[in-house]
Amino acid sequence: MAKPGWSCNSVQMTDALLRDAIAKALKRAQRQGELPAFDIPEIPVERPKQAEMGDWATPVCMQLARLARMAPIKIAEAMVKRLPELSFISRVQVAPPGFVNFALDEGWLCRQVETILAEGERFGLADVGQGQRMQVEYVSANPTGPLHMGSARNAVLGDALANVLSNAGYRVQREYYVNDAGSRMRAFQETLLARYRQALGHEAQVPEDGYHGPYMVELGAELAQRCGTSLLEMPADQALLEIGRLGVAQVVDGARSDLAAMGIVYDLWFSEQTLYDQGQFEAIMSILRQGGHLDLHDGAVWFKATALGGEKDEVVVRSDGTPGYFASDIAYHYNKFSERGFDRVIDVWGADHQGHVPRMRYMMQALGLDPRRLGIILYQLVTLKRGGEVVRLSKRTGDMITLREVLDEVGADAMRYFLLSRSADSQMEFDIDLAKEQSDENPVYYIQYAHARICSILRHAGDAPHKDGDVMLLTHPAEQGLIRQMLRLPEVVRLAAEQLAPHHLTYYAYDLAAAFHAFYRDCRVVSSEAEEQDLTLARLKLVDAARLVLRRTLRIMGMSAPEVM
RNA sequence: GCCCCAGUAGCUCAGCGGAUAGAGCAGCUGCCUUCUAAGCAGCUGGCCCCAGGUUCGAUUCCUGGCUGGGGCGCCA
Repeated sequence: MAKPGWSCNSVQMTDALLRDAIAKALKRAQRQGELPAFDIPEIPVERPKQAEMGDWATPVCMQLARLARMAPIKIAEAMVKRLPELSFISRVQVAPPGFVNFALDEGWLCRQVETILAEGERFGLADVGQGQRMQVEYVSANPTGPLHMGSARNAVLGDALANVLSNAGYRVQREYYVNDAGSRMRAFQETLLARYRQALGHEAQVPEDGYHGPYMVELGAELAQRCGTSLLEMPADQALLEIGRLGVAQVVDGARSDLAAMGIVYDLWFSEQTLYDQGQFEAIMSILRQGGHLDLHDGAVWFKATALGGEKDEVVVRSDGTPGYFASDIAYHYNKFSERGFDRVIDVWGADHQGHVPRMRYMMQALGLDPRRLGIILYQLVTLKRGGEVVRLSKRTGDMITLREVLDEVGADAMRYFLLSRSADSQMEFDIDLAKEQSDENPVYYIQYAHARICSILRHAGDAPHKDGDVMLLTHPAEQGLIRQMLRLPEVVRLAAEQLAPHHLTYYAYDLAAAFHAFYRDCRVVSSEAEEQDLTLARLKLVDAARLVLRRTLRIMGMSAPEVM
């Protein structure tokens, strides 16, 4: 049984109840000999394209035609005759070539306004996760400089997904993996030490594979100011570690504040270095060694992925004795699953990491973990444009656009909506100039404007006692259309959670706003006519519920719900 | 060469094997004396990349092409 906090409301169960009813009706028809014997399949229920067709439809009779050796229409008629009474359905129709269409009952729809208000902030919860513990790890950019725009899509996807999952019945932890170990870190330390020395007037050379952007010059100067010459007096190795520690702390603080400006706050910032400091890397190596998954040749330690079906083996420890990126990730994921006990883990990576996916799956297998517990969202890279020209993104040459820079220009809400509104599988173009210029025409304002309009109506109505409103008066097509859209939220949350695809929310939010704007056009809410006072109260109640649903939707996307625009 | 993702309206993109394929932007036409015109209504715009296959039914699934992006490091 689901926990009370995640219990299904009546709203989202209509399709499930419908499936049951259809299966029951088919069985009855079989028992009474009107349909031949066959196994009842999973009943598909979908939303018809045309509004006149109703709210739900099933094409199941077409699928059954072959099994039953009957015309789909005949099957449909036999099924419909035996359909149990359903309180939320008022009309059932058979349509060629064999669809059965269902329309929701008007009165039932009206009553859902009460249901939504009663559920309050819990409206929209779906029960996919059943309380499972899930971790979402996202962004996790190397702490070698400010976050650039390449990480923005990662941030938006990961954060919205975490929101979706926690609304879908998972207990979610948000985590940022700080890559403060490894060869890139070494290059960072060397670059920073050189810039620090230069700031103090000493000769120093930034290494070839170091970070050549102006950011490191600033950071070096800042640390020179803060630490004086103290680091010059240390042995080189010690100075590198020390300046690296200070530099990473600074960079991580920057990332934390940039992400916070987008409304993203993590539960944990996990340091890669701790995997080595606390012996977890050693432990995992011995587990793999005992499992016979390691091999030693060419001076390096290899993970035998080919033994598990992989195309090639993978280096874990390089011939110079230093562990690679994969080594850390093995220890890190072992830590996630076995030590911290997450039921499922989602990693959000750019498509340039796709080669890393298969070896992570083999690693799970080697550790005796079900690979399905690790979900990897690979998103296609964003092409950044400015003034119609493609902007190159490279942290090492320093030719880059920071996340903060774009965030300050377009705002957190527009940034989130833009980057969220496409499926992770699709490449997308982000034209900075366009995002700025178009900001007034941006769909994000269309959606937020609906919320602001609602708030304006409620302000205008003052303290009218709309708690007493009679929802059964909400029979206008625009009212019913708005209620229908409001009821979709739990369904959309469930879909987004199952597919790990938060972009569905952006389309839903737009549809919901459109339904409200249409209602606003057709239905005057606050009336001064005495005989319309009851309708006014009923509509205020509807509007109040619409505000709740719109606010919930915006919040799940990580966007604000302004009361005034 | 092999692997991953995409190809749908002028542009950017939705579309859970089903009915007459959608939205935003761009273009054109109307609508503000009462709750916000950042809104509403309408028009224009499509060999769903191509060729086969599976299916009662394919934009959706499979195979093979073509085009674009990404990967195939003892980088991450």
